[in-house]
Order: sequence, then structure tokens, then C-alpha cells
Amino acid sequence: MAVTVADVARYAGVSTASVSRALSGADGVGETVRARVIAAAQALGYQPNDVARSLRTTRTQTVGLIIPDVVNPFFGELASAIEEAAHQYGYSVILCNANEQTERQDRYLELMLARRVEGLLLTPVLGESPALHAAARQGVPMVFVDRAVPSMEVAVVRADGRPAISKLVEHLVGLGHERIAVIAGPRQSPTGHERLTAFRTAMRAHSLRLPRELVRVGDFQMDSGRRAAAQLLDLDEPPTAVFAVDDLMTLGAVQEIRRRGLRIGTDVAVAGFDDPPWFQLMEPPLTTVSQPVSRMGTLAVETLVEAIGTGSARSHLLDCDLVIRDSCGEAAIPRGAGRSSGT
Amino acid sequence: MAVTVADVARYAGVSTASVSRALSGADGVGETVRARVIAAAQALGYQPNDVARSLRTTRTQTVGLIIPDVVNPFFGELASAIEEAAHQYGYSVILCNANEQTERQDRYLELMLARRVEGLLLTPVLGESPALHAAARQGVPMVFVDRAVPSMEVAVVRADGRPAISKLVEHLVGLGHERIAVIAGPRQSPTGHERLTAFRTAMRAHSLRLPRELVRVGDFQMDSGRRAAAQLLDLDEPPTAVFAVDDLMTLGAVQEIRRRGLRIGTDVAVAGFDDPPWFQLMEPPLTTVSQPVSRMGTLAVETLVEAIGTGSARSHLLDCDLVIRDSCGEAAIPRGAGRSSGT
DNA sequence: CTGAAAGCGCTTACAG
DNA sequence: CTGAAAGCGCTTACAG
Repeated sequence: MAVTVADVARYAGVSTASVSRALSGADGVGETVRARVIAAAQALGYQPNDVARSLRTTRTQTVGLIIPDVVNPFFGELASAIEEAAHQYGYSVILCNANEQTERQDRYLELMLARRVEGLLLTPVLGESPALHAAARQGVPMVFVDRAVPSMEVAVVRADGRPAISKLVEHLVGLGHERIAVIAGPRQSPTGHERLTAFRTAMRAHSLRLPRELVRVGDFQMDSGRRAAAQLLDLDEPPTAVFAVDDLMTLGAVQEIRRRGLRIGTDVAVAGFDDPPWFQLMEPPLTTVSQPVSRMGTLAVETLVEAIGTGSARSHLLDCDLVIRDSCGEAAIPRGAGRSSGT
Repeated sequence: MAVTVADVARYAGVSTASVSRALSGADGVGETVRARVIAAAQALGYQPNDVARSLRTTRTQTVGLIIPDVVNPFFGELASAIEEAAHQYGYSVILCNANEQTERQDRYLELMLARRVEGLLLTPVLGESPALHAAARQGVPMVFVDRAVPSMEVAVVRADGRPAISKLVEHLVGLGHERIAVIAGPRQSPTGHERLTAFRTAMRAHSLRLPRELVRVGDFQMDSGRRAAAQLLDLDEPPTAVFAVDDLMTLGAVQEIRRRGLRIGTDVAVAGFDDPPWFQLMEPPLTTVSQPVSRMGTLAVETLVEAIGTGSARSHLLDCDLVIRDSCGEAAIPRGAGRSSGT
């Protein structure tokens, strides 16, 4: 655990400079010397020390990844895609889970800066983050994934849910739904806001009312989806369809609906967001707005690599898909207004 | 991005030694000097360089985590728990996804050693891994999670599925099942082997036959679960119950059963392994053997920290729970042998 | 092609 | 309490 270039040099009878050159594969070193060095390294069991190299070269080959909630399958898949792509470009990734807390995000940001990551990939948590602004000011290459911070000029890679949401509403209306509720994200969340606004716009386009009581605010966690669904179901005139804007809240809603003995798709329609593998395995399979998660991850890395290389990078807005399955009912909706396309 | 201790020292009018002491909070530095240093650091926007510090102290405050498949929810949750616990102890984690490939595991192992991680947490992939043995020989503190390598004397933190599997078989038998199939893990997998053996033993204890055709080998991935279920269902005399030994294969089996229009719990019973959040949301909710995943993660980190500190650590074997829900049917099993406890 | 030497940014004995 | 100096393990101009 302690053999250094100096040891190898001594053993091979050459200078440390030659050792370095030979081992790094650089040219400008004779074949015989190279062979001797390699043999010596082998014999001594030499293990390069990247921290020394990093100090000297100021390259760490590491990028930082800060995710707000690794347990959320969406972010899990995202992290996985990012890890994969990063390695493709020769970067290791230091992973931190901000857990949706600004203080944790800031602490990790400091930590990553101190470790001299070459770039930063993050899904910023909501709220003011001094460390984030500091990092940006310092000029560390960085790109946001999935969430933008409007006040910051940082490239962002995310998916635009609007067209798909509009299609979803059309789908629901086609099935005879008029009283459609939404379980939205936190008010301050740009993503949540965008989805809610898109939903509102689509409802208006179909001349459908969206009373206050049908708009519920959650926090992207399962429990808030459950609570929101409960409130919705307790209404004097409950909605015939519920649209939740992320996977976890969708799950919560499904759970609450089930708990009450209601059947999804017939008693109440459910549409979700994101598309973890088991959505299609639910009974009935869930209709949902799907984001190109792993594409986002790959693209985010590519964008970051570009930022590291050129000092600047462009944002990318991907498309979402509406995946129609059976959870919005395909036939008899109780209050069907004759518009149903079902049998 | 380039202010160093030397700059701070100059600005504060003291030596770099004092700067280092003041900033690290060490004692042996006067209050006035400390205050001046802190002010100077602040004024200059000093950002400590951990790679230099690491080189000097030979401490990197980093541990490596190698997971065989981050997309698998079991490992996702495990990684999340590990990341959390590691930070609690002041360690950052470098995450690598071996994707069940020895070569990738070995490459990442080299990389982590070069980066001088202070410890290694990994779920070893199957197959010979020269780098793993090399690392062990070198004495890098390490602990295995979830999977042991019988030939290596490395502490392992995992859960013992045997008692829960025995209870599961009892549960199935109580429900009238006799023809019970198993979708096992790869033959070389100790974990898979343990679960299969436990299942065999339990079957024998109930004097139940387990013909070859009812034992199917998968690879812990969803697709293999699907294929295994298909083969099982195609049998002249298909099983009345299927037990899959991980979450992904369980999902695959569920999907195949559904695809054929069969109802889980009534047409065919399904029992799974692991307990991702949506198992309880399936229709019917899935009966499963649940591992204490996040406990495993935390304990693995504690064990590693101990290994780093003392140079040795003990293995830990946790218990699994049998979570009984409705997927094994609670009533009428077609071929019920009169043993059914249902109504 | 090869080597002597400096230096990356810290921390830590060692003196005083 | 404070500083001068060495050194962690590399790489890279700079000479030759």
C-alpha cells in the first residue's frame, strides 16, 4: 500500500520522470525503458495514487451528483443513467442525496467543491441556496437536471410535460370525464407549476371547469398523494378522474382509492406521471405521462462534459410521452356525458 | 478558484501553518490570529482543497460502493441507506454500478483503489474477480453486503431468508397448495442457492414433492422471471403457486401470469422476495419475504467504519420477515386437498 | 530519449 | 502561541 513512483524508478534504475511517462503511456520514452518500468511496477505491485496525480494535474476525473431523493424511482433511474454515462466519459461520480433539504444540498455542494469535482450535476431543491449561487459564481461547470432555477443561467436538461398533459386531458375527456382533479406539486416548484398550468390550460381548452377544490397540492411524496386523494374522495361531489403529477403521489393516490374499496378505472380514473416499471403491472395498468429518464441522464452528462470542455453548454428540453393504458376506464363512466368512445 | 492557504497567510500576515491550524479548528493558535485568519479566508473567498489535504494526510474521507444493479429497487434502496449512513460518519461515497459484470467490477475496484478510498462496500458479482482478491490481499478495509464470497474472509452484512422461507411454505401449505414452483437465482449465487435450499428443505418438511420441472433458474432480472413463469404455466400440470426469489423476477412472473388472463391469488398464487413499496399496491397485494434493506445499509456502513478503525470487523446476519398479503389466495384453491383454511 | 528539479496545496513535526 | 521547512506522490516544463 505504499509503493510509489520513486520505488519503481529505483527498482528499474531510471528516473521518476521516466516512470511517469512509461506508465501513463505517453510517448517520449524508449521501448526498453518502458518495458523495464512496466516490469518493475508489476514486480513491486505498484498502485498509482490518483490523489497525488489530481493535485498535480488539477484534474480529478470526478463529477458530483446531487439528487433530491434517491428512493424516488425516477431519480434512482436518473442517477443510474448518469453514473453509466459519466463512466463512459472517464468520470467517476460522487453521489449525494439532498433529501429535498437546502441545507443538505449546500453542505454537499461545499464538500464537492472542496473535493474539486470537475463538474456538477444536480436537481436543485426548492428554496434559496447560497452555496449554489456561490458555486455558479465561481464558475464550476454545472448543469441542472429535471428542474431549472429560473433566476440562474445554468444549462438545464429536462422534459417538457405540457404537450403530453394536453393529450392526457383530451384522452380523459374522450372517455367522458369532466370532473377531473389534479394532485399538483409544491407551489414553488417550477416543474410542478408547469404541469399544473398545462393541466389548467388543457381543461380550459375543453371548456371544463377546474374548481379550487379539485386542485390539491402535494410534495411529490407518496403520503401527500394519499392525503390529497382522501380529500378529493371526501368531497360532496368527488372527481371522476384524478391526475397526479409524479410517480410517488400517484402511488399514494392509488393506495387511498384501493383502501376505500373503489376500483380504479371504473369507479375512479387515475392518471399518473413518470413510468416506473410496475405501473404497467398494476391492476389495471396505469395510464401515465412518461419522461425519457435515461435519455435525460445521458444527455445531462453529455451537456456537462461539453460545459467542462468548452466552458458553456446549451439547455435541452425533451418530450414526454402519454402512455395510455387502462386506468382511466375505457367504457362506462358513471356520469358519462355521451362523449364516451367506449363500447 | 485559486486562492490557497499561502494567499490567506499573506493577507492575514501569518504563516501558512497558522492558517492551517486556525481553519481546521485545531488548538494551539491564538484567538487574535485565528480571527484574522478567518476574516482573511472570508475576504478572499478561500475554498479548501481536499485533494491536497488528502495527499498530505492520506485520508480521503471517501468510501467506494459497488452495486451490481442500481436499477433494481432493492439495491437502489440499499445504496440510498448506505449513502445516508456514510455521510453520518463523514464519508462521501463514490458509486459504481457493476451491472453484474466481473470486468466492470474489477475496473471500478482498481479505480477506487487508485482514488484511495478508505474502505469498500460491495455486493460482489458472481465469478472470479482478480481485482477483488488483490484488494483483499492489500488489506483495504472492506465489507460485503447482501452477498458473501465463501472463499474470502471478508465480513458480510446480509439477511438470512431461511426461516421466513420456511414460514412461507407453511403458509402456502395451509392454504392448500401442494404443487409449488420456485423461480430460483443463478446456480452459482450463494444467496440464490441458500433460498432454493431453504425452499427445498421446507417442502420436504411438509412431505411435498418438488419435481425438477417446478424448479426454474432465473438471473434475478425481470425477464427471466417472465420466461420462467411462462414455462411453468405451459406445463401439463402447472403449479398452483409460484415463489420467486427476488423482486424483479417476481415482477416478471406477475406480468406473464397477467398476460395470460389468469388471476393472481385465485388462479395461481404468487409469493415474492424483497418488498418494494408497490408490492402492497398490486392487485392483489403481494405476499413476500421482506429483507430489512435500510437496516442492512446502515449496518454495513457501521461495520465498515469499524473495519477502518480497528482493522477487523464481524459479519452480521439479519432476519427476514414473511409479509402475508393476499396473493397466495385465502380461499378456494382449485385442487384444494381439503387442507384449506379458507372460508 | 532521459533526468534533475520544481511545484500542485496542504499539514505537521520540529524549533523557538 | 507561532513560523520555517519538509514532504505527501505525482507530472511537467526545462535542459541536455
